[in-house]
Amino acid sequence: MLELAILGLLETHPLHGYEIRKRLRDDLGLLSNVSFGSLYPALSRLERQGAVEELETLEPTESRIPMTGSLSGERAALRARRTGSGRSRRGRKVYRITDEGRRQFAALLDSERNASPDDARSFSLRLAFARYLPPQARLRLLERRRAQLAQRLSEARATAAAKQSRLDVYARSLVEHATDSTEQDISWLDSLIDAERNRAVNPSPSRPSEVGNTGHDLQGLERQGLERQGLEQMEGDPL
Amino acid sequence: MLELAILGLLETHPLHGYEIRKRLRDDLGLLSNVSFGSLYPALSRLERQGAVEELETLEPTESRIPMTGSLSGERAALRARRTGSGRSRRGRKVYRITDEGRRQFAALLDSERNASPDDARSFSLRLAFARYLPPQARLRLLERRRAQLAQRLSEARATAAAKQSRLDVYARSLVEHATDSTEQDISWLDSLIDAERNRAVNPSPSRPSEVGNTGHDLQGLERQGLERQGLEQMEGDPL
DNA sequence: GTCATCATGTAAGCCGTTACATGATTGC
DNA sequence: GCAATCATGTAACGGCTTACATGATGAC
Repeated sequence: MLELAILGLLETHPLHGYEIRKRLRDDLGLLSNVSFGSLYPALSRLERQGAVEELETLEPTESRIPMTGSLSGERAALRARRTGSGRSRRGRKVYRITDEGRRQFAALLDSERNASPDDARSFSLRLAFARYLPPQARLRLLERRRAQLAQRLSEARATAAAKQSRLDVYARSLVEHATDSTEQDISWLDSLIDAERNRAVNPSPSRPSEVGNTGHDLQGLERQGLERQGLEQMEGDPL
Repeated sequence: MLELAILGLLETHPLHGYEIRKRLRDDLGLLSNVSFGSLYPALSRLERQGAVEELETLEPTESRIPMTGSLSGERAALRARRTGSGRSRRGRKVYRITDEGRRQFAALLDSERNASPDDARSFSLRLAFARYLPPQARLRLLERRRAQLAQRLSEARATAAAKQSRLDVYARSLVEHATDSTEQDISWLDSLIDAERNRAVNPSPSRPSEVGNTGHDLQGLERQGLERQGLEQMEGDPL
């Protein structure tokens, strides 16, 4: 779960732990507030497995170090790196995904294999990285989730009568709200499925205004991400 | 969490483990499919703590044993109990909440103390048992949840611009759907809060057609629950 | 006579948390 | 110089899952 999220974020561009947490929280709203107590060990694990590696910042491409939002913080990090020999002082450890990591990511993302507890979180995470799935797998992901919700809904309706008698106002309202939410989730999924089918028939040409477009290409997207990252830094950092 | 759910269900009437799981799944849709590997140990723990006790079925009030839905199963259980000395053969263990258990339940239910990770699940569970809360605490529960969601929403909106540029179609759709859902949750909460305030001003008289009514009284409600349980059994079981 | 369902339990392990410890840098 | 934020890590523990083991009963 966590590893999938980490690898997914690193697909786009190298990041350090603190930043990964931030992206998860602020951008995706997923796994909100993953604790460092699980994040850092996960990164070490991934490094040991050879799925990620520490980025060497000695190369002239220093401008690729991702922004943190705090400009001055950036400057400090760079200074620290320049001063010490490589990375002596306690500084950020920027990780980059490896080919092995990409392999693992693809395997984790493919819900075919690990069809395990395909709960809401798992689905959301996979959807967030759906651009890295081949179109058919993406469609299957959506349809499987739809089927799940639909089944849960019909089961809920089947036992509705029995429940009603046992539940008080509060529990009843809770159950009804849950049902409503599920219905909305389903129609949202329907719209996504629809869009996906249209895309299959009439694939959109790459428009540079849209990040990720239809994206069936890992390498290309990753590079695109890095370039965008570089640009942002140029814009924001007067250094 | 689990203990709160167990105690909450036992407040109404004695149950055995298998049935508790069923109620959680079918009635509330909460903690869906709690595994027995956590349910039974939790029951043992609660028994050791004196929060629940095994119900002796030797007394003439055998009719209070709750239904399982399978009528024949009921009969079998009764037979097993009658045959052996007390409960020799491997049969169901029906638990009843104790006074100590009620104390614990009240403490757990009051989110004032354990304001910990007041996530969606925790809130849903508490709301499901909201009838056991005094009116003010009930209102606070709803308002606190509302405030939480509202804050999350405003934070999401504050960083909306930055996100947009980083997210692709899928992640964007996910985030937007999450926002919509949160908005709906909030307006649902608003309606509950409204109803709650009206109830405070104009308390509804006890109508027997409604389970739990406004319920500020634990003992009374519990007894009501037992009576209802008895009735259901009369209706359904030809024995 | 065997399959599905009901029913209870144990053991191993995963995945995460909280709490703690450390330290750099920035802004006031 | 002090608080806030950035940044990384360790240790202990918690709660729940999976897999396994056992057995009764009813339906076909």
